[in-house]
Amino acid sequence: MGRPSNSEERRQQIVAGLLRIMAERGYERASVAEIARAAGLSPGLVHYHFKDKQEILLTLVEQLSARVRERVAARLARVKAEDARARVDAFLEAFLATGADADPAAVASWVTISAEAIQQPEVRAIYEKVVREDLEHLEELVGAVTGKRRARTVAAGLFAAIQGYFVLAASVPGLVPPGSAVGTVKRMAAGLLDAAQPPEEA
Amino acid sequence: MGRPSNSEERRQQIVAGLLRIMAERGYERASVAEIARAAGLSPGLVHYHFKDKQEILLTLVEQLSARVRERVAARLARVKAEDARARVDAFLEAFLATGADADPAAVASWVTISAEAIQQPEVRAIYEKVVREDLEHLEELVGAVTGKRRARTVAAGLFAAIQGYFVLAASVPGLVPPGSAVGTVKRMAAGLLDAAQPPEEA
Amino acid sequence: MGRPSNSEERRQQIVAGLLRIMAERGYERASVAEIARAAGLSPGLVHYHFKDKQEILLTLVEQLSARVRERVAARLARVKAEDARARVDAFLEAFLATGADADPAAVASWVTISAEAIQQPEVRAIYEKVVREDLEHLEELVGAVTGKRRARTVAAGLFAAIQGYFVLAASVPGLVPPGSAVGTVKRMAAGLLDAAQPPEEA
Amino acid sequence: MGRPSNSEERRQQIVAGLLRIMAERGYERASVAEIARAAGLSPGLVHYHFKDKQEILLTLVEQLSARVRERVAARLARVKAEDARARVDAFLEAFLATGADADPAAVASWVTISAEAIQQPEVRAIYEKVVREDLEHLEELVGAVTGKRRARTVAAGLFAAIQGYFVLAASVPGLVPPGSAVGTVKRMAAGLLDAAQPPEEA
DNA sequence: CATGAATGAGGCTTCATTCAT
DNA sequence: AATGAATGAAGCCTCATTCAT
Repeated sequence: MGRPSNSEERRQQIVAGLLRIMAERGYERASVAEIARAAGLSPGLVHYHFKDKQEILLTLVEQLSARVRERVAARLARVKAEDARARVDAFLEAFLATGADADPAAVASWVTISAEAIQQPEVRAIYEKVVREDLEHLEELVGAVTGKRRARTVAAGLFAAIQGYFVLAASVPGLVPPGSAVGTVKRMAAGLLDAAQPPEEA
Repeated sequence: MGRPSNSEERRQQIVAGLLRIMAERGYERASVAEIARAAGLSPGLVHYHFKDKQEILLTLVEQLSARVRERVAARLARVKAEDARARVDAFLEAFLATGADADPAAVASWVTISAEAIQQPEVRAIYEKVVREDLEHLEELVGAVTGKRRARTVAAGLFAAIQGYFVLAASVPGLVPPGSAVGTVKRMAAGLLDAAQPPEEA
Repeated sequence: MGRPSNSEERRQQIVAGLLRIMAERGYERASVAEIARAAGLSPGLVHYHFKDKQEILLTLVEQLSARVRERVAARLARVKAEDARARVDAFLEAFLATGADADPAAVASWVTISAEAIQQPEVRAIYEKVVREDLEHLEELVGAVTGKRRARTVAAGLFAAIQGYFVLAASVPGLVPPGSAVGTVKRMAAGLLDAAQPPEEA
Repeated sequence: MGRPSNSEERRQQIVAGLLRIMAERGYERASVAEIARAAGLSPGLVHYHFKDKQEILLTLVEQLSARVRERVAARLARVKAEDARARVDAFLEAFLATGADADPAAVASWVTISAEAIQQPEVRAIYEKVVREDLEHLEELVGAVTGKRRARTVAAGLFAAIQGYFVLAASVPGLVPPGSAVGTVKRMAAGLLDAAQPPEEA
């Protein structure tokens, strides 16, 4: 019997390496050699564990997505299942409370990934998948408050605000008053969900 | 004697070339040769009119910014100076009504630029400048409704929502219900500005 | 009848431009555009007055040579025709008294030209011509002291010392004690010419 | 595991390639592709082993310097430690006996390097270092004959003569009577060291 | 004579990927 | 699994030279 596979651990290291380098250099400028160095591995090993550079990126997208979902799940677990309104806020908090402020590298990478998704079909595919899933999750939570009516539109708006905060936080550090993102988005949610509903526009 | 300068015209063509190519390939993958071809010029000429590739990008940032400001100015011109509330909506419309839907290449480029701003200091500098100016403009308009209190925070939230819509529109076409962006952000503004103000959180 | 030709003046400016740029950048790195700028002219004009870049260089070689010959002639004119020994010293002074110390750009250019002569046949041709002529001149002056015997060898040695001082002065400023070159070479000449002659080696 | 490093061997090959090409084309015209071809390697590999083209040049400077020092050491080893006068001659022989005549490529490269030192600060730095060290060595040897008095000046003169012979030998083959360099410089040394000392000039 | 735009070749360098060990 | 050398294709940029005006 050979030695136990450490493939999963190596892949983990490499993905972490990409996260770090991509946050400061972007995807195209993150060379495989640099990623390997950041991971403490040799360049050749990267292609032993990944078909190509893009596969690392795709894996990173899924990991970042999984991470945020864990945070969402954790927050939802602390909220009563019947309190539909609080569940929406929990979702928003999961994305913004720790996200924008606490893990700049992840945010920077995420924004970079969003831009890559525009141009690389395979990145777009997976990016679209996780975004749609998250958005649908939020839509569900919103729908529990409003009924299906307008749930999609409201969810999209709140989701957009979240993504926008990511962009601004990553691109112009210091622009957004620290800690203000969660509160503001929650207030946006309040305006969209709790106020007397304005008539649907055409 | 000599020949009349056509530098400005050439620079225009080249910047337009970058816009086009960058929208489909991203900045790093937009080769100078391709940009030149898109502009109908020879590769060498690009560097006759621009110091380097980055200078084209910086010029593009300024142009895109100038374009949206014209739209803002145009919309504001149609609104009574005293109607502070309507002026906020005019600003939002200027960014979203034509922006996200009508000019996909510009939106895609803008999102790409946002990501580049994270990594390239010189891009960040100009990106930050134009973003700050636009945000301050919005803050002013918001302040005319709310007083200075919370104007910054509210403006940042609305601006984030706009940027987020850009990202989603560019990265996942079809995700955002067409035409819904303006209405939703205006409703966010309504929620933040017109409703009974919730107490400021810590 | 057209306007009077200013060709000669323009050529002069351009050659002076090359001298300046070449002293700080070397020949290959001295771009025609830069030369033109240093000359206060437009790039196109350079090729109107010179066939190509090399022709400027060849012209410069001749000019530098002409300049030093004027200095030689001037010094010789002040020395009695019969004083063969003094005439040798006058020659050495003409090369070193003002040369190494007073006109660093000319010295730097001359050293650069010596290196170019190794690789460019056409440069070598003219370089060789002027060097041979100068060397023969010195040989003649030396021969008037020693007789033909060993005149060539002695002249070559003194000439080498001069060239070597140029190299050292240009490449390592501060290495040669200022003002020491002339004196030392004259003392070398004294050693070779005035001392009891050692027997010729094989 | 892995493969044994052969970097040092490859670097050797590449430096040798530069030496060969530079001797016939000069530094700027020695393209990396040509250097690689001369070394029997692929172009990309050159930059795997060297940061850039200049680093190859800097390495070459050190190697040429090391080579001549070995020759100096070898000659000095054959001379009695007390015979200060003979030690000076040994130094001169080490530079000229085999140098100017036996290895034209090395001499041509050295002259080219001297010219590059004028223009490239990093080349100058290392060139200056090795030249100063060699000159100081000679100064020491000379000082053992004359006492400190004038050692610097005399050493500089002899060193200049050596460099000058290199230039003339490389730029105008056939100009210097073959084999005459060593003898002449040694006679210069004799003149400067053995003759009744002329009074120091100001 | 003069200008400055235009061309196109070529140079240095980077880099994803492959491969011998 | 792992190493690090090797390859070859681009990419950005520079530049001598030409040419329309």
